[in-house]
Amino acid sequence: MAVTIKDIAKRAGVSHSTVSRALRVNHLVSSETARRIRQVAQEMGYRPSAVARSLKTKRTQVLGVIVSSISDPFFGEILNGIEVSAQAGGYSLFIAASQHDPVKERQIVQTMMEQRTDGVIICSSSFSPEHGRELLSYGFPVVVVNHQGSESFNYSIYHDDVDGSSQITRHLISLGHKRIAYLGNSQSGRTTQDRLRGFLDVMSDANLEVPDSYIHHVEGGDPKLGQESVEYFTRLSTKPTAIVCFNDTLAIGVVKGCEKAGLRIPDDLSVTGFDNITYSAFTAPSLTTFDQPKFSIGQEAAQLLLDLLKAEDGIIPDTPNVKVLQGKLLVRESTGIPSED
Amino acid sequence: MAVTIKDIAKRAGVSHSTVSRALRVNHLVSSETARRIRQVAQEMGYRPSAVARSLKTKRTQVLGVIVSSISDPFFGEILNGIEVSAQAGGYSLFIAASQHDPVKERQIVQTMMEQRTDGVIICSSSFSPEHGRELLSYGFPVVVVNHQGSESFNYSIYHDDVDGSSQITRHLISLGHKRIAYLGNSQSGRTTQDRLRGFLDVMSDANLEVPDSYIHHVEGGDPKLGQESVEYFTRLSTKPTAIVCFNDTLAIGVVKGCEKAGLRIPDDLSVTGFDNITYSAFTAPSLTTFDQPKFSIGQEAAQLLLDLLKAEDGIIPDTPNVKVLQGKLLVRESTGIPSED
DNA sequence: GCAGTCAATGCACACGTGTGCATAATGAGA
DNA sequence: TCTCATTATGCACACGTGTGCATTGACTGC
Repeated sequence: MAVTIKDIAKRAGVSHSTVSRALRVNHLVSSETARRIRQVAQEMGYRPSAVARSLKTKRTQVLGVIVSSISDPFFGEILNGIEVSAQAGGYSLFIAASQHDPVKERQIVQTMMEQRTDGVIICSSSFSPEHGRELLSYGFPVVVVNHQGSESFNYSIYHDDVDGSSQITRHLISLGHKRIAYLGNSQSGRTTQDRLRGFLDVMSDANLEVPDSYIHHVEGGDPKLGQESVEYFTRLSTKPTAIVCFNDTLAIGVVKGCEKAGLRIPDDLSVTGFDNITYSAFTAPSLTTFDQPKFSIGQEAAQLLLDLLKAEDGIIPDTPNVKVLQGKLLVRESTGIPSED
Repeated sequence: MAVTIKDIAKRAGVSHSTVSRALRVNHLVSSETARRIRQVAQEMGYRPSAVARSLKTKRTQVLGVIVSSISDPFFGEILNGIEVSAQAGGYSLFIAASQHDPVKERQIVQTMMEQRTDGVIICSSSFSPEHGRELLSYGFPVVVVNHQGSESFNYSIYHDDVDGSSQITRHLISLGHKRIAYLGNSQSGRTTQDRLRGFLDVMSDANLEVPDSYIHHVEGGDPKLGQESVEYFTRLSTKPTAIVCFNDTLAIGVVKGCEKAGLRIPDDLSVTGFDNITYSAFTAPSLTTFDQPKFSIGQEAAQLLLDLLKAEDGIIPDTPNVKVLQGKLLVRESTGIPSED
């Protein structure tokens, strides 16, 4: 049985109110008794009950985080950033993975509401607008990462996927590539669409054609799927000289697939990733990718949410609703001048 | 302001007790009123307050999970397993990363205690025994993954590091290797020690010597550190023909380091990983490693904790305190017959 | 028709903490 | 010495939910 302030009160010969005050706001209690109470609390191994406190104060000091998958290194690093900011602000994290499953999503949203989380960060690349609205209508401050449905949410941290994808595409074009394909992840909703758009816009601006067969989507982000997709691309009648991959994990698979198929990178095929996860530097050859400031994205998202919580009316005067964090192109070894043919 | 059972009671013309019962145990209230109450609750968008419920029932339905690093893919997959089991059992997760930092560790332990988590899973490869005792003495059911200090904890999920490391070493010896080095991560406490021991035992049994200089530790698990360590090994006067790495992330770095140094794997040097994280199959060459059932480890850990919570006296009669999950050797391309010299 | 049984519901208190208000104690000023 | 301001402390209620006990009403068996 855990020690309560009443136990301390009895032992110290005061009322529980005095104990409560002594342990929180010391200016309302004499310094002598405060000292004694603190000592008794220490001796008895007292730990305040966050549960009881939350009930009274209507603040749980907990942030809910919804993520597609915990084991995805991209989200892992964002989570790191979120954790650091949250911990610094005295908040703990409730983390749940939706696994792209609407049923789980529903469960998670429900849990967050029941647990009376102070706010929610949505990091899931696919998240149903319906559930988002549910969170909002329940009065949760919500910060969205990944630009997912930023129209309906007030605050979001936005890494410019369109721009990043454009930069990558321009890089390939500047190397001389004309036949460039796109490998997407159909489960990543808005994000894959944005990256596709950045790619298509630049191609169109450069008057380069992208046949339908050059846009290929797989269902998930596992490297294995990237590896398998190489077969698809090599079977095309006119083969692309470069593949823009939705993200690094797919690209890592593509690199392996090429190795198996005897395709040399970048001589026979250029490959690009996206996100700059740790492992993108350790393929052979290392991946040209777009470096997203993942840790900062997480930090900023949590910080924004904390600011939002401080501003009791839910509006921060001098902060833009959408914060854009710039990434930057990282040219490594997987891209090069296309071979003549 | 959230809807409470009192609001529902007023609207439905009954007492709040009846509402409470109707929404939980329906056999104590007439089916007609129960139906009506449920409907009113639905209309008003009622969400029970887990906070208030926890205060009364002294159960939070929350498990605390302490992990070294969220972004480490090894822990990521374990977390996945934990999440699935926990969610199936109706529990939510409080996740915190210790980052091998004793100060953070202390904060986390404190938070878990204050939040009145129903139980704790420790997945951190380094976790101070002092903080562990603190959790136990506060009355937390604790399940330990990673065999970290299993002496002091009652229940643990144990992946046999000594055995795994032995198998890997025997594999190398069977290929003809005699000069084998070990690359450890000094931050991983017990785990790196166990894997080192498995290695040394087998070497000793085979009458193979391991000079001190063949045992090298780096501070962390980042692939970069593995890559840099190649320089160390190549500077040795008599070079090893194989390196047993503490885990895959270090091995991935070693593979890259060898590529940069012009060392061919496995012709010039054999390299082994440990854990079989996703990316271990995508290096060039792919890594020979020891496959840990990470997902199952997480699942079993959470399940064990749930069982522990059901058994109110904290003892499960027919369950062994330590559950061993067997992994298995995975021979891929990074190991081969040593070249003559 | 009456005692006894049982289902349905309300009352009141509890969980641990925080806080407005009242009260007691102390000191200062006239 | 009396009044008033100030400080220290206790009392009592609140937060939202769960539950033992009492009460009420209806129904069963004789």
